[in-house]
Amino acid sequence: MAGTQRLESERGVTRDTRQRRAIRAAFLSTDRPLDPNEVLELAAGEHSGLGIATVYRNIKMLLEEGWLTAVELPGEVTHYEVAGKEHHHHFHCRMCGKVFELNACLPNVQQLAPQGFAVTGHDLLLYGSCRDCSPA
Amino acid sequence: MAGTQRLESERGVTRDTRQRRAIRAAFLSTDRPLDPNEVLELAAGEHSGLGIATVYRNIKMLLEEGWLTAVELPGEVTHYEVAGKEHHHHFHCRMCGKVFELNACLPNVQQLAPQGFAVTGHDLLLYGSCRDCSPA
DNA sequence: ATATGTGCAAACTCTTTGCATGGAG
DNA sequence: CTCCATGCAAAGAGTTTGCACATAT
Repeated sequence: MAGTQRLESERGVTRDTRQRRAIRAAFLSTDRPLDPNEVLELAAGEHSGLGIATVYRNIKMLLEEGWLTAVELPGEVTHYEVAGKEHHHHFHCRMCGKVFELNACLPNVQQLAPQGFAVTGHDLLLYGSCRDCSPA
Repeated sequence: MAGTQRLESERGVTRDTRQRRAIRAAFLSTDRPLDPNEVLELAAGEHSGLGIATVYRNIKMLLEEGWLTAVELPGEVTHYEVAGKEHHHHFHCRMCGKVFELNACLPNVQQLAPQGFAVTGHDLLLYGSCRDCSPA
C-alpha cells in the first residue's frame, strides 16, 4: 500500500468535467460513505452514460487530491466519503447494509497493543441495526 | 458474526481427507490469522498439488462447522483463524503485512452508537508496526 | 460400493488498464 | 489546437462453481 501517492506536479491540470462534477455531487448529496457502484448510480442520475471505469478513476484522483478518503469496511468493498471530517468511526447496519458515521471514539485505544508494537492508527466498527431498521 | 452457523444435518458425513488435515494443521501451527493464499502455501508444504479451490472449499466447510472464524480486515482479503478464542481484536502491521491477535478490548464500546441504533457487535483494528518491524 | 472431496479450468465479481475518441482549457 | 478525461472492452486479482476422477468410509 506504500507508494500509492504521487506528487501533484506529476499530474497536469485537473479538468472540471461534467462526470467529475456529477461524482462530487453524489458524495455531497449523501451523508454516508458510498461504494463505487452507489456513486455510479447516484451520478448516473445526473449524467447517464457514465462508465464505472470513470467512477473508479475519479475516485482515485479525488483521493489523491485529498477530497475523498477511503472507508474500508470489513467484509464490504471499499467505501469513500468526503475528506476533512473529524476523527470518527462507522456503524454498519446488518439489515439494510448502509454505513453510518459515528461521531465518537474511545480513549486509550493505543494501550491495547502489546509491548514492542507501535500503533499508528486504528479503526472501530460497530454492527447492528440502524435507526430505521431497529424493531423498537 | 450472527447466522454463520448451519445445522450439521445439512451436510452429510464430513470426510477426513489428507488435504483437510494439512489445512487444519496450517492453522494450528500458526498463531495468527491466515488468508487463503497463506493457507495454500503452508498446507502445500504438507501436501503439494493442493489446489486453491480446495483451500476455499475447506475454509468454507470449516467455517460452517464452526472450526474457523472469519477475520475481516479493512483493506485486506478475508483472513481466518481457529474459532473458540475469547473476544479479541487484531493488529495489522503496515510493514510486513502480518496480522496479530490482541487479547484486549475496550469497555463501553456499545455506547458510541446514537439513540435508536442497536449494537450487536463490533470490530477494532490497530495499525502500526509489529514487534519485529518496529525500529527500536 | 458409493457419495463426498479433489483438481482443473471456466465463470464471476470487483477493479484496473489500453486505446481511440471526446471535450476542457 | 492540445492534452487530459471518457467510454468501451479487455485484462487482472480474488473467489466460486461445474465436471470428471479419486478416495474415505
